Amino acid sequence: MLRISKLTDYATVVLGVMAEDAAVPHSAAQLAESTHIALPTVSKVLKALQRGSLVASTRGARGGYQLSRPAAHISAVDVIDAMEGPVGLTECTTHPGSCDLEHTCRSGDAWQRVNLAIRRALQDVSLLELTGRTTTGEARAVTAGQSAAEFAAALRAGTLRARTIEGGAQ
Amino acid sequence: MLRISKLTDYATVVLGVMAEDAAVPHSAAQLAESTHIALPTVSKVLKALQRGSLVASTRGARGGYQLSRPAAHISAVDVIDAMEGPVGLTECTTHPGSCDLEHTCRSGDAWQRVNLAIRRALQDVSLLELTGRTTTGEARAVTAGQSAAEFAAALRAGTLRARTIEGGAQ
DNA sequence: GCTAACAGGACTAAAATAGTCCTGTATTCG
DNA sequence: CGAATACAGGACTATTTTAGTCCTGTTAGC
Repeated sequence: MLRISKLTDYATVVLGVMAEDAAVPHSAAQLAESTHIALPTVSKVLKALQRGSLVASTRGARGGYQLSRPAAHISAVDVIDAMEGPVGLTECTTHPGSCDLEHTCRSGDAWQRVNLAIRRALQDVSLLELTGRTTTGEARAVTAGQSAAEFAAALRAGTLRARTIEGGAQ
Repeated sequence: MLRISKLTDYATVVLGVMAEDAAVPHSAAQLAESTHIALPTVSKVLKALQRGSLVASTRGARGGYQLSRPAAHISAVDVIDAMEGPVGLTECTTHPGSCDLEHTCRSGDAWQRVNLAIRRALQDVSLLELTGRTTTGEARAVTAGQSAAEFAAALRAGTLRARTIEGGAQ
């Protein structure tokens, strides 16, 4: 259920490498090499990230890409938005009127709420946590106090109980 | 970002109609008519729901489909699991080893946690709320005390603030 | 035994995603 | 200045997923 695209996944990997030393610009070619993702693909990912203002680019020789802000301040939702656009859970959320079942269905409301809940969950996971360079504890300390505290707490409490996510079959 | 499939959306509509009078069996043809979804498609949806044990079927003349339990006890996550299978946010979650970046990436953990958080959000929305036959308040009363209370509270608090989900472009 | 209805799966078509490539522009450095 | 390095943007192709249809078989009622 609810997959993120492969490119989004690549994006987190690429961003992770950039985060390792955020001071210097990384060329697409370098990043391709260290991530083992094909250059054209890395290139595409970086362009999307730049459009989403997650990375800054400098052209010309010795140019490349850099994180536009510290990894701790980039959340999963930022990455997803940059890569996939702010598409909603249902078609109706993005294109009202496009659905000829609108009078029958009326689901919109609840889906919107679910959508919001999901965004919040994603907002509370920073790039730092996503790339696994720090423990959850460290990352938490870094981001502490800057967003949706109670929700985050609930999220994390759930985490500790750590039951498996997948059901099994398929 | 993170769309549910059209068929899943249909499923909620179909289930909604069935919930209206849960006592009698509804044939696929009837459901197709009242939902304005093509019969073969409704049929496909119903088969998936039956495999997921959300509806029970009876064959033969006067047969049809019925909810296998009260609408209040069917959650969004149940519907999604039935329709799309328990696919994870990333490929890695479902098919470990299929990713040749495994040594580089190490994102698995955080994505899993996010995945869990999303499941919980989805678990707290019942079919009743999804189909909009009741107000949120009513639905809440019906489902009260049966699942993840604090998380639900946070979710609902968020709802009331009702900011838009979509960013804008694309 | 005829008819209504589901079961299962094969198949086609359409759309979204992934991946590649080409042409252009900015920047550095010799 | 000119060559080399890099990004920018978009066109294009191929692959995979998703949606949708149809056919053949089975079960139940009249």
